[in-house]
Amino acid sequence: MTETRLRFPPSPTGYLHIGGARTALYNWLYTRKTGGKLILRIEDTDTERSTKDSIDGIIEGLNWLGIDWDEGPYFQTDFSDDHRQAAKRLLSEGKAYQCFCSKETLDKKREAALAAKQNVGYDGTCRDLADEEIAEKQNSGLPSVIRFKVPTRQGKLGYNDCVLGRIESSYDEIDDFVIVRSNGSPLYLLCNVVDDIRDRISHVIRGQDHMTNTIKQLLLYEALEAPLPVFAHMPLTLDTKKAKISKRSHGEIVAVQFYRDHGFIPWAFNNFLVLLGWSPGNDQEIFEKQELIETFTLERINKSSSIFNYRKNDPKFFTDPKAIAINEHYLRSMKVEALAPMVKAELIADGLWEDEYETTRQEWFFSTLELIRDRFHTLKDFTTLGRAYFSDEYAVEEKPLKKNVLKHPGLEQWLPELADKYESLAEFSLEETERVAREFAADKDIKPGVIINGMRTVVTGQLAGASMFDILVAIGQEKVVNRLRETPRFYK
RNA sequence: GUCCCCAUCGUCUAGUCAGGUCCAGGACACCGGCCUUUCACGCCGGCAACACCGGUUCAAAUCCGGUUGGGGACGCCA
Repeated sequence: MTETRLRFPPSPTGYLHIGGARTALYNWLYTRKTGGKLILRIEDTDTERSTKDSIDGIIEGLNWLGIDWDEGPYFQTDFSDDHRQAAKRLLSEGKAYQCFCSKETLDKKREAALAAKQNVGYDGTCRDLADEEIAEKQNSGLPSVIRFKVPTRQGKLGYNDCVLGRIESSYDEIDDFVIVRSNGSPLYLLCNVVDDIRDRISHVIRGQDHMTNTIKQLLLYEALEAPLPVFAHMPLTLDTKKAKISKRSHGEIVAVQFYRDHGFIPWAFNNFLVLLGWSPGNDQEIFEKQELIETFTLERINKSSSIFNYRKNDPKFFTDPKAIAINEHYLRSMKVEALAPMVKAELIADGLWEDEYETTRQEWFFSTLELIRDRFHTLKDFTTLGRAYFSDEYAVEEKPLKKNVLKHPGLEQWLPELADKYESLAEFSLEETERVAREFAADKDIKPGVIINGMRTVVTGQLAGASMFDILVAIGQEKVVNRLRETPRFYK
């Protein structure tokens, strides 16, 4: 079998969104599975809307996801000679023709047709112009586009889609489509095919919104006498109202960058994305990278579209709950050694990083991550909920302050007293800190819980957390003593 | 308006091609319990779906037809 060659061809008209990322991911997975090559091709022929920022954003997004490519990025506009030549060839072989219909006329016709609930589509006005007519119009300076001349044939045109099965369409239902603009620049349908032929693309994995394009492109392959790639049309991702997700109507929540900025683990996000329209056929949902590459198949891509379950203004979930759940899973179960660099980046960003965390205090750093990550959802939580472990500047939440501290006036004296006892402890261990705390509670004739929960709030600022004595040991004797001593500040 | 695609719990889905083992399995979410100094994690349990109608068949989530619903496309966008 010859090498598989796939491509991801985004148009740089906005950031990378989850639909595009998923398409990239599927192409990447299949490429890696088959040991082929992935080509990144920026389809920038829409010069009006293409921007440099967008190109950077897409590449940044792919990099973050860990989706790498073997060739490119190629820029479609760099190959316009190829596209023009192909158009010229089709024209000279009588497989395309010049069309002089003005955009205005066409727009009017389309509108009228739509309003009258008639069929919309090119009516073929210029399809059979005589040579003299063409020359005449051209000489009079009329602008023209080039249209592909859909062969007049009986029967159907079709192909076998890896996902959908046999897809067919009657020839007479296909309109003559424009392949070159009046300004001479070739259009997507043509460019895309010419590039795929030149890049020797063997598999085209793209969204189902391209299905009708595929039918037209089949004709182009035939006219250009090139072999057909394998096509696989993946289901679209819709929003909860079943509308196609787009950057325009959904904003940043569908941007890959949003997930990077909200503390997602890149692979966890890939793992979430792959499940939106594909399953291995059993109950497995969590996949290591290599495992997913091996398990992934085109045939198991779903036919029906899936919904990105993001509910605006949801108080509990800032995005699809399943995405968060998968992120949590990785956050809690991955090796700390692998998690540490990600947390490091967050700490650096917040100015909380200490180089010792990588050297003399690495053991402490790892065990602390291990201790606190169980309750976290994203990487961001390490610098917010877990801030007290890395800094003395941490917020004390209102609710636990009232419930665990202010409700017990005695703590204003007790906690500083306990601080003295902790300070004199020779061994600040789990056993010792617990023994002292319990004896202290018994001594004051109060429930240990009062002391413990009060301490938790004062020392970490949080209502909840890990086992109290683990926390004390993690934060360390000196800091614990200081923080407990400052308890009276809350009563002012 | 025309063409194309799709249809299982709220969401992601398994099961459909090779009909019976499915009064439909898993995950997330939700609810309850256990654990516990707190909150989580974890564990245990619960709620919850074959869009509808007809046909074929001893037997249909599964095959066929229709209906309805949803989506996509119909650009001198990609």
